[in-house]
Amino acid sequence: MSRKILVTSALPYANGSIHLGHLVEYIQTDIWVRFQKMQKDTIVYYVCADDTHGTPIMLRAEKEGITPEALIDAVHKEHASDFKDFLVEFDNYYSTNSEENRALSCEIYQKLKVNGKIATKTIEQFYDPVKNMFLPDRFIKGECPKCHAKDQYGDACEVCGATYNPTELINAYSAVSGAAPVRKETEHFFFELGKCEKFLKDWTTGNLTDIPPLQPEAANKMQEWFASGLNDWDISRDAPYFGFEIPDAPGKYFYVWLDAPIGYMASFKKLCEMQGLDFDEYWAKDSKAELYHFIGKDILYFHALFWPATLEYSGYRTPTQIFAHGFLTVNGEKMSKSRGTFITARSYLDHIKNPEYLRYYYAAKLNGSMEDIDLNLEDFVARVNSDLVGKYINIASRTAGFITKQFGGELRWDSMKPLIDGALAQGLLIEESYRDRNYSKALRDIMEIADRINGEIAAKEPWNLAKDENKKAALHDICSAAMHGFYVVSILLQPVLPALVCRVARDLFGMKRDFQWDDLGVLPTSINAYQHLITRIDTKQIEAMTEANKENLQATATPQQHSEQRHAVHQQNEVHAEATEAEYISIDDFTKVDLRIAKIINAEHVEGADKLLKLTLDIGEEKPRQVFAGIKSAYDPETLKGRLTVMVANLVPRKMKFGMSEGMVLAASDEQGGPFILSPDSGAQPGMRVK
RNA sequence: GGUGAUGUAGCUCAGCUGGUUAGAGCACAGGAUUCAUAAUCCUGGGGUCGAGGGUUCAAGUCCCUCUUUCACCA
Repeated sequence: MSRKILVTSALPYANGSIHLGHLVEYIQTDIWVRFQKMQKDTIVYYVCADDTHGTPIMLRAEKEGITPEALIDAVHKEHASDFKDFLVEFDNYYSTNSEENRALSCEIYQKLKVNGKIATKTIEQFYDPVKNMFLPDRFIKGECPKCHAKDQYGDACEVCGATYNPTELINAYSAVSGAAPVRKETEHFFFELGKCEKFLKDWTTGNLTDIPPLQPEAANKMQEWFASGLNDWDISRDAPYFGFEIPDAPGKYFYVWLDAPIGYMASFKKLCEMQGLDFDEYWAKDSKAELYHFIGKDILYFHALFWPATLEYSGYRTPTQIFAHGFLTVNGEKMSKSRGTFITARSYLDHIKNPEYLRYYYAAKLNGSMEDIDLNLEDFVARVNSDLVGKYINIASRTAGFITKQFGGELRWDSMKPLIDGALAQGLLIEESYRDRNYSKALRDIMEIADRINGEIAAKEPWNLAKDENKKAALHDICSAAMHGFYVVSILLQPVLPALVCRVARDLFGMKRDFQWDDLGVLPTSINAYQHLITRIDTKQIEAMTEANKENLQATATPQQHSEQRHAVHQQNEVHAEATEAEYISIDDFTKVDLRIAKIINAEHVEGADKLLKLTLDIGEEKPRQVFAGIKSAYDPETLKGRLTVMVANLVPRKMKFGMSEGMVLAASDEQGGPFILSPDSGAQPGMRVK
């Protein structure tokens, strides 16, 4: 009986282009799927879809003067071609805005309701009286209640890092219309996650299954979430909303995150219709098929809590395993538009052309954990050129010529068994690494084989053997052995480099199909003439690519960008980190900092603190401020009393172990020494503004 | 601030349940070679394994404190 496997990648949001960060996941998944498809008696389907619903899509379509359907249709085409060109081979790439998804979402919701997992609550939300719509947190802006920075989002302040409810914003306004939002009551539906706690604890800890469904780090994370308590999950939104209307609840729509993962099922359902497969065999409660979800670590909460609970209480099977991966950094930092490292899939293809370089590099970095991986562009060039061109392809390039010219393309084997045994043993070792998604280990081991073959060639010196008619047999042997090595390495690399290896299989080894894993147990008997397969990356291509992406920024710098919300695959779409990267700040930024002359009216040691002094500062206010300053190492409290210095007066008060600190005293320091506090020139008075 | 992870040669990374002088690839230096759209082979230099304590006959590997970077939570 064969294994049946269904694999998914997270659904990219239909609001933006695919970039190199997204591709980590799709390439990781695709490699795994291709590896599984090479195994005999294994049936594998890989499905995905665009995640198409929600307020951001609705508003963006409106802004562009098109219907949401037209928008998501255009984005779907773009995404599909990006994936295709990166050799990410879905069995179906669908859309969450499909009839299959509507039907499944409604059905699942109704089952959850029957199972007593849906509650109705009246909540108060901000409402845009001009647009006549409720506003998600991200669409409300205003002044931060803590640090009074202007134009902050409704959920968190990017200046001081505070988080709060939108209701706490000062002078809040709608990012859609600019109108002052009003608070309005509305009825929402909630999925009562708290009622699923026991099941979820059992499930996440692996008590219900043979294989733990989560990676160890992910399981740890679960413990944190359980410890802090499971909140009910708000699954409805009010009209106008682009999504599915909830049955028997006119004007209420499913929150996009409810129907997004159901999109996995819907995409597969569509595939079933197209290929005559049995949907229930994969999704029914008693399914024997395996179900794997590849996701980014940012959406673990949805996939490890909401999703299994949704499935469990609507009568479906739960996932076999969830594979979370880390984020992508470029040159060790978050992707950045100003550095030109926020690179879209298309831009990569335009400049570097060959998607398999990136596939190889990602594979060389991926290890199956949730750690972030770094795309170091210099390393990328060095690694790809050296491994793929210098080691792997070079094997064929340096020996195939002898076989064709001197031996009519025929390979020759004295003893076949050791070669086959060796290949199968390598296969077993590397199989395990692929299975565990430890591609970096797989590639290390594969490249070791390539190194060994190159060493053997050097030792036998075929170019010298070729000069001596009496050594023809030896020449034939070493070149055949090298070609066999190339054959083995090619098979092992096929999941990572499908297009390149496809040409190797067909053009060089004359096969009528791609390799299967079992081909390791077979010896090729002849080859066709070697044709050049791959060229090196030129560093100039990389430079051109980063330059082009920098220019991109200028063109699109101003609007948009901010309407994004946390989403299915939103990983590192957080472009707002940009603000901190700018080399210059505006005068407005500076004036946000309220610096005041302060008179130190008291200074004392703090019991139990090794670095802090407690200062009492007069800045002309009724009550003096209490500030803890980390200057104990350099100052005796007694010498500070009566001195004038400078403090930040509008810093968020922070509760410290020893009490509230209501500001911050400025001091200079580096590795050489310090801290040294500042002193104003004579004449300055407590409370004067420093500007 | 809390929690979890992370910090190993210039770069990218391996180092399993603690055990001989800490490894690989790339880069670098020297040599060899010329079959290969400068590719290959050999040799070598280079690390106080983030810092400081501790446990142990023995710690990169365990414990504590601090610190870097990242994420999540509040």
